[in-house]
Amino acid sequence: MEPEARRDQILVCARRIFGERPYGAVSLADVAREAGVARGLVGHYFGGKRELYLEVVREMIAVPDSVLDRLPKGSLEERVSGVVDRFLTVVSRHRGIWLVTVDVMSHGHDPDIEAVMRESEEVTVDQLLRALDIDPDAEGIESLRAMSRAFGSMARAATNEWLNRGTLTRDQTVCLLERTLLLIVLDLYPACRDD
Amino acid sequence: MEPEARRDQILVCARRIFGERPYGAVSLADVAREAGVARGLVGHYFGGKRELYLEVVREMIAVPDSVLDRLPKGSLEERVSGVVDRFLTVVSRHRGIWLVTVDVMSHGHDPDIEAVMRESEEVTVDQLLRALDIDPDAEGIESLRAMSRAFGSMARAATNEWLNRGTLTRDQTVCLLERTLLLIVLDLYPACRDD
DNA sequence: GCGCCCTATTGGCGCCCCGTCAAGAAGTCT
DNA sequence: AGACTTCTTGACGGGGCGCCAATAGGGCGC
Repeated sequence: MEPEARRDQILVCARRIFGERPYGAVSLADVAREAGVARGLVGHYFGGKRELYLEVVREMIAVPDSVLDRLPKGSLEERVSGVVDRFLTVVSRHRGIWLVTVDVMSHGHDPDIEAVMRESEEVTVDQLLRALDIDPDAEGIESLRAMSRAFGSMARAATNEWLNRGTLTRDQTVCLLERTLLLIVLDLYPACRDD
Repeated sequence: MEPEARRDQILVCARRIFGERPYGAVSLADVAREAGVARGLVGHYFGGKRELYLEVVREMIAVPDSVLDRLPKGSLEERVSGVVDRFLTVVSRHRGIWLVTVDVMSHGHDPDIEAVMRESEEVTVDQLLRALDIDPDAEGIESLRAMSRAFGSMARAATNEWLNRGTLTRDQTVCLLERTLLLIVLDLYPACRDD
């Protein structure tokens, strides 16, 4: 079998298993058995359990570009509404993935995990700013980016409340996210620029 | 040495070590050596590595009641302002602790960890509702609690931006949290009650 | 067609770590 | 003092990970 295909095959199995139980409860033997290969082969392709896990995480937290496709280009309010709606639709379609995303926050001070999360966070913020048509080099943009990251954290938590706990309806989630995002962009961000 | 003191001694060492590096990189031998006892004794007092960790987490995420003490009892705006300010003050004073709190989110689908986090989350929401003088049995309170949990997530992220990354000033953090909390309590919560 | 080489693949070795446990030390009560 | 309880220790067995030498298997030159 071609190396590429084998690598993918192992990765697919690893993603499923890491999604089912916590890191410590997963053994490379499990992944190898599932993929129908020897234990050592996993090490050959990925280097170790840790690296395999990083690869899985990297794949899971990647936000598909489809979140940005064909977004309405009207007023800021319409763009905010569009991006929130699109976000929730995409997430609910891949709900399994985002479950894990939240879990992944873990792993203590692990610098590698943190780096992967940071990187994905930056990409997400970039996408958000582009969707809202905000100049990424404007003055005080760092504050807006920081607030957007905090907003992202809230968006994940709210989505969790909606999809996994059923404590919010979709409409309530939409409303919470839209209003908060508007608050940040229209009120808080301009205030920051005046500092 | 008295059992109580010994237990505390081990717990103190465990807290320090678990705070320095991720769960997987901590061995009971480390903790035992640090505490000057045999490895088996840790198991005797706590049952196992996992239980020891849970105990550490439980202690770390406990929000001191002082967050609620002597809060202003004026208008809703004043109470919101008071609770946000108090929150940030307390957190900045114990910054080491909350660092870990964020990290701890991890550990995949671990049900025990999740239970501990959930419990602490509920306590925090209870404190918040009491501080804002909101009837905990009012209609639609579950939606408010859900939004408060999402807000809590944002509060942690924003505090992280302020204290650990320096991307927000304290004033900006205060502003973000106050306005968002007001939005939830004044606008979104009443809208939920009309469902 | 045959042998060669390079790469994928395997299974075992050594190490570390955890949970358990029986034995020893220390303190207390009668 | 003796016995009982509790604290404490060090060792045993099991399991998982990283490493590595040995094997297989397919493409390439001859």
